[in-house]
Amino acid sequence: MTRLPSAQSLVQDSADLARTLGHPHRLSLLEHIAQGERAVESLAQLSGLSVANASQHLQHLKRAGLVQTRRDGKRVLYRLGDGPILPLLAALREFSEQQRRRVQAMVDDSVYQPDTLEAIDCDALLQRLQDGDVTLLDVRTEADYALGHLPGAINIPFEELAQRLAELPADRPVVAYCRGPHCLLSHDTVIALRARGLEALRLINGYPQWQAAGLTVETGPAVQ
Amino acid sequence: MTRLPSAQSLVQDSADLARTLGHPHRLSLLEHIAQGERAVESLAQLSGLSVANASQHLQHLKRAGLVQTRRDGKRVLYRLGDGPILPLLAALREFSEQQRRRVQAMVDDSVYQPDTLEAIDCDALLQRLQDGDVTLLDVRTEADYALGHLPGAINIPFEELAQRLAELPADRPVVAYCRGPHCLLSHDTVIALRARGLEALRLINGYPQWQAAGLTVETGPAVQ
DNA sequence: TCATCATTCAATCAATCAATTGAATGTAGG
DNA sequence: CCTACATTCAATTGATTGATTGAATGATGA
Repeated sequence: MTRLPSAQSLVQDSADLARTLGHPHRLSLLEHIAQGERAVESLAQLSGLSVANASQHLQHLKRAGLVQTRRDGKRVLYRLGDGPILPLLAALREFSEQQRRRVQAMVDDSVYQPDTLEAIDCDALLQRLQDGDVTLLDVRTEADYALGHLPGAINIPFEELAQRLAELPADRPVVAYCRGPHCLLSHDTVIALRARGLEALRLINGYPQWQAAGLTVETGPAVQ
Repeated sequence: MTRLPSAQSLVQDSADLARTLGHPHRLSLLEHIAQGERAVESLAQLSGLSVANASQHLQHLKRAGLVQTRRDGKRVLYRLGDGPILPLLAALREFSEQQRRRVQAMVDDSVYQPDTLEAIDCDALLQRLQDGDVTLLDVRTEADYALGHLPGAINIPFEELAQRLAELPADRPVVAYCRGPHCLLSHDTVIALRARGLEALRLINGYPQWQAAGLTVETGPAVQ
């Protein structure tokens, strides 16, 4: 009849974990790491942080078991830790997004449609890819794309989308995807494409979720 | 091509949400609220907080949309908010638990078995209940039990378990359940029962998860 | 071995958060 | 209308947390 205190400390552990996730910089870092192994400087740059600051947050993530490290020459590479981290991030995003929709709906009453209608999940995408009736669009950076992407996806970073619209076939729907749970690039892409008369959907999960189940095509020997 | 800033603020929203969950008192309150509607004083008592302090944390939870309130006479009753909160709590617990197992495994090498083997999920429980070959045991407090419990469950609060072992049929397995994700009472129950020679399992999800899908038997008109 | 580079540590200051106390709000019942 | 009660607000204090700076570590390649 011992081990009662453990019940208390599981709450404590969960709270510690949540607190670790409770900082936008760490969340951002984590999301970039979810794309693949990254060095500290890359991560600092991607998240707009000083190297020292990034390092500090990364250690925090490491202490929580959310990331692991590996040394490669002079660099230290960070990767996601073991365990159900992606579902956790997804759950976090899921609730935030719904919460945001509710608030938005209060402000402008039915000005724009809920985006759920424009989203499909991994399974549905797989199906449509096999049928071959969609264009798959990766709106992440070239670096992310080079480190791995969904099979058959073409890469147009979101910033360049306006200038490079011609590269997208106009006769069939586009499915856009981005970094993952907290990235709204694919969402914005759908809005942009629809505004230009294209049929557009977004992958409700990002690249990491796909990676955790399906196929990837890789290039780029450069592990940055 | 507007709305780019939104991508940033979704990360911010998620971080705020995580930070809200990042305090053991709030997590504890939330878990008690997940059992059913509760008044402030009850919650303060259950979580071992002063009323003012509990109220403060509850407001924090309310601001995040995790709980909602309703006035009933002099009392203010708190209930869970809309949205996928249970999955979020489950994901949090899931990772923490796995993390803990990993650490534990490092300390004492294979001293005790991972508890996954002793756990079953809602569907499996439903199946076994229909077959009628298990005893269902609710180890929460009498108050929790009175406000709602799984069909056919008998209630023995964990503290009284040692004295009331005789109430459990010895000829068939016991499935124990407790408050939910962060509660290890059912886990401890399994260990206690097994130590006494009974066959014991635990429901991997607690009462709230069951409630969000299956049947409940209710008593107690007293909404405390 | 030494110079160089990427990363981490250590120390500081500013900012934020949590618990406590006592007062204020709002509802029910006389 | 006034009192009693549950809850919330406001203000104070002490404790944590985050960003910044500069120094220290650890690995590479001559």
